[in-house]
Amino acid sequence: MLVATWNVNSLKARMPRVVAWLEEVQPDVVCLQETKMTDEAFPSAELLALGYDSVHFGQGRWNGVAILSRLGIERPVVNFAAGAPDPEARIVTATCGGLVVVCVYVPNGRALDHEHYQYKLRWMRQLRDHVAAVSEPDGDLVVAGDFNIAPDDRDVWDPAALEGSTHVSAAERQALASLCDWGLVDVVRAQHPEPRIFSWWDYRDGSFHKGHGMRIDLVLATGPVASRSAWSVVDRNARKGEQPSDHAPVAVLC
DNA sequence: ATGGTGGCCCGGCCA
Repeated sequence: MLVATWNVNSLKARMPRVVAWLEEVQPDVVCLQETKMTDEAFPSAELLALGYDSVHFGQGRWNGVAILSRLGIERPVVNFAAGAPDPEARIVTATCGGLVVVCVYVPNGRALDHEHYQYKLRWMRQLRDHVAAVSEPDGDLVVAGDFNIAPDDRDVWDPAALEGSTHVSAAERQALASLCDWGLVDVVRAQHPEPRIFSWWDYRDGSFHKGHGMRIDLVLATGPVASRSAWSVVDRNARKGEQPSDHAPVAVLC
């Protein structure tokens, strides 16, 4: 099955691009982040007409996550399955064709000395508890989404320029490593060891054209799923053209 | 490089 993740930066603004991409790529499961809409505004009927069942967790102006599936949506879980609920709409889980799919929009962190950075680190710890609550390391599970963490220096355009910034700090990378230690593999990285594979480019300053990006959108899979996967891609074409998101979709065949 | 662009919804926040 083809499983993808895409931070769309407003589903309202991006719906034409999303529909075109679904029709072209025909993914089986898609995790969306930053829908930036309420559940009432979510275009479930339009997606169903394209063959996709969906579950959305939104709060309106900010955040918002969804899972689209043409293999069914079973056992949907909105918010964390363990511990206190997140006040923001950043995680949704469902079983699609036997695969447990966790769609995440990890907090940005803003700055190393900002309270939001501590929220991000706490959030990553709670994500590990969530994953342990909905599966086991030998189960069929993916955690896909915008992690707002570049796993290592291969994943940023200029490590020196980002010294002291969020997304690359040791604590954030350790939090991601700790999640993976539970039993998850970064599928794209496992299949593509080369540097400078990016999934996000700032809208500002022509970053995309300059190759100034980061790989922060990840598909993490349990061992059985990762073993079955022989192909994955970051679809840079979706970052081009009219009104793109600042993120490209990441797709994994598994 | 302390700006720049784009989305929210129309002044400032967030990424």
